[in-house]
Amino acid sequence: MTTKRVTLADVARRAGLSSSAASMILNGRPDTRLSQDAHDRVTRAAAELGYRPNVAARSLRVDKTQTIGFISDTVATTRFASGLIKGALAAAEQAEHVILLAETGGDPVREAEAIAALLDRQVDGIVFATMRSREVEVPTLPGNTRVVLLNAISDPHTTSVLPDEEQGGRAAVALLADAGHREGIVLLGHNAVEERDLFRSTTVARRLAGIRAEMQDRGLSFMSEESVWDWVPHNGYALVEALLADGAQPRALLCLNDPLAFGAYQALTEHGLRVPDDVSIVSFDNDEIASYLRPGLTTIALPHEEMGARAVELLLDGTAAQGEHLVQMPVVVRDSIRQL
Amino acid sequence: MTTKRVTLADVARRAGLSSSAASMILNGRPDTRLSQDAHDRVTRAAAELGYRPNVAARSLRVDKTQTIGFISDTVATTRFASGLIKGALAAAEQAEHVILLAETGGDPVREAEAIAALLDRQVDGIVFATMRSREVEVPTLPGNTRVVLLNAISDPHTTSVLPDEEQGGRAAVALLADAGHREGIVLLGHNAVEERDLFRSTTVARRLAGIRAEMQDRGLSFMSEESVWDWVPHNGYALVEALLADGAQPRALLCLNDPLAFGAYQALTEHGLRVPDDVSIVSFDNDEIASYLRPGLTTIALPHEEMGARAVELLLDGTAAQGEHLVQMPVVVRDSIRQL
DNA sequence: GGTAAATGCTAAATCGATTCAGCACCCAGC
DNA sequence: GCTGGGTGCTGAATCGATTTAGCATTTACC
Repeated sequence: MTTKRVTLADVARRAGLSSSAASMILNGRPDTRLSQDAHDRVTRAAAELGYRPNVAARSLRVDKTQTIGFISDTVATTRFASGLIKGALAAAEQAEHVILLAETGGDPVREAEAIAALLDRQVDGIVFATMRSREVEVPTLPGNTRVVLLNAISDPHTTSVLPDEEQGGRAAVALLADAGHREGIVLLGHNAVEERDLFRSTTVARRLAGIRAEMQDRGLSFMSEESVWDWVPHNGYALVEALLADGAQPRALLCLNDPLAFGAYQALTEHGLRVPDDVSIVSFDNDEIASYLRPGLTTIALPHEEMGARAVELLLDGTAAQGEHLVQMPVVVRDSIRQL
Repeated sequence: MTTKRVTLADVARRAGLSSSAASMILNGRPDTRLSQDAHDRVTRAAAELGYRPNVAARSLRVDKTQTIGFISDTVATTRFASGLIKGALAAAEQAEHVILLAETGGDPVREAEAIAALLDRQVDGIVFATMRSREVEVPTLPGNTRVVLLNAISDPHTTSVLPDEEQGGRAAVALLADAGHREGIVLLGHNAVEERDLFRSTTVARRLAGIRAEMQDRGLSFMSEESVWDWVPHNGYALVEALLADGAQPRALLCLNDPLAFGAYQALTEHGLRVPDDVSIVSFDNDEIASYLRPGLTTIALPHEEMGARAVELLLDGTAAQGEHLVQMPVVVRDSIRQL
């Protein structure tokens, strides 16, 4: 029942050596002059006893815990959040690190508490993630604690990982344009004039910038831009519904995220319009629903897992460059765009 | 830059006392005879220096880390997984504990590695979660490491947290029956005869048991039972499509999960049938899509967050009973059932 | 006034590792 | 025979806390 954990001293005793020797051997110290025989005895003893070092004890000396803190404002609501975590976990596992997870709900008080709780446990570094990328203030951390921002930005001498939204925005437009769409393109989710001074988030701003840049480069312009704050299916439905009720005849919808696109499908279906035969749709995120829809929704994916993994890799790579690290947004082609 | 962490010794020095005294005072030891003055000085010194105990150092002595390991087969794919984690995080935060997260992909090798990695970090206990509840073998853990299974079962003397699937199954049937449905009820996802000997999972078995029990209690029977292994929208669509092509006229669909129901919506819509006017639908899980659908899907929710929280609470509550702890599955009423 | 008990505090051991300085032995060389 | 240098290993300090035993000093009581 109460199996005592095997300690280094146990291993040393069994090998008939001092724990100093055992420690050096098990850590593979290079310049030690311990005999081959000693090596064998210690290694065998460790294996036989199933020795595992006590990380807490070790970290007390060496100030490294092989543990990374992951602080997120949200864990559950979106697949984005869990994707980031999954990616981070994978990269951490690769590097034989483990992840301490904390959720803050975006509350600065809980953020501070989470940071404190993680530092109390001597994490080697902290990944600070936000779901809707925003500017964050990174509190000053003691000692050699490294920080990487994930989907967030701060001042230029922090390291951060972001989706390459501009490239993504351009890619979405390119998909429509390459398919031959030139007229009747509607942007769903944002109207440049109405929302001129509203702050959405860094990512959205860049996504839009990419979209507009590519439109311009190709000499295209939107038939209309429909604004709505909350990008949920209900609003996508309402927007398209209103558009169609007005007698508009859109040929392609550029939706700023998948739930909006979902709503658009619903409204189109009710009006007897078919995707993609009557209206093409392209969107962003690659949510689960994108594959659920009929026909499948072509969308520009948020590369959650790569981002999470990248953040951890940067954290562990002492030599990593500061500043922004952009991760490509892959184009996921399904069947919602018609080739003209 | 390299701000040294404040240690207990620093606090003691500033208070003009020994670190023994400081330790006892900060830990609120009851029977110590230290003066009020000493208390004040230590407390003040700690506050002024911003002292935070080093958890690793403490755990070395007291064998408690205020850290819980959470091992899951999957983190990212479902909202279920992240809900469990979110609930666990919340409960842990309440108790001033922190969560070490590990993902195994269901691979026994990675499971063993994850357990080892967590034990190396002296977690106080481990929550072992699976997404599709199954029977697991809990490896023998050393010492006083407690284990709680989440959405999984094992031998009877372990503690586990599960959704109350039988109650959920009954509730689904009750919703239809209470709305007046007696004829033309179709079960989507499982056929008792065809799949007699197939093992699905503990939860599914219980869900079905609850469904059948309630049907029987109310003197009802299914018009047909449609089997499919993988409960994704595509299959829900295909099943209902085939049903309708056969000329069947279902009045109510009992779908074993939300994605199946989603597929059913799609097939019904294509056949010009309306939910709930022509066909009522009830389902399970309360996925995100349940609220996205038009009309909203009435569904029996998987109580992820409560389950996650419960698991952590049980882990920390030394006196908790062994065996299964069932968490109610809430009925989420939307607009997919017609009152007859 | 002398002893016993209460009071207020500290020294030192301990947890499990890492790491540095250095001890004991052997052999070579003069 | 004595020095010097290599070999192979160990003792002890250390990290930052907790905890036990026990040392001074004061107070209580006869």
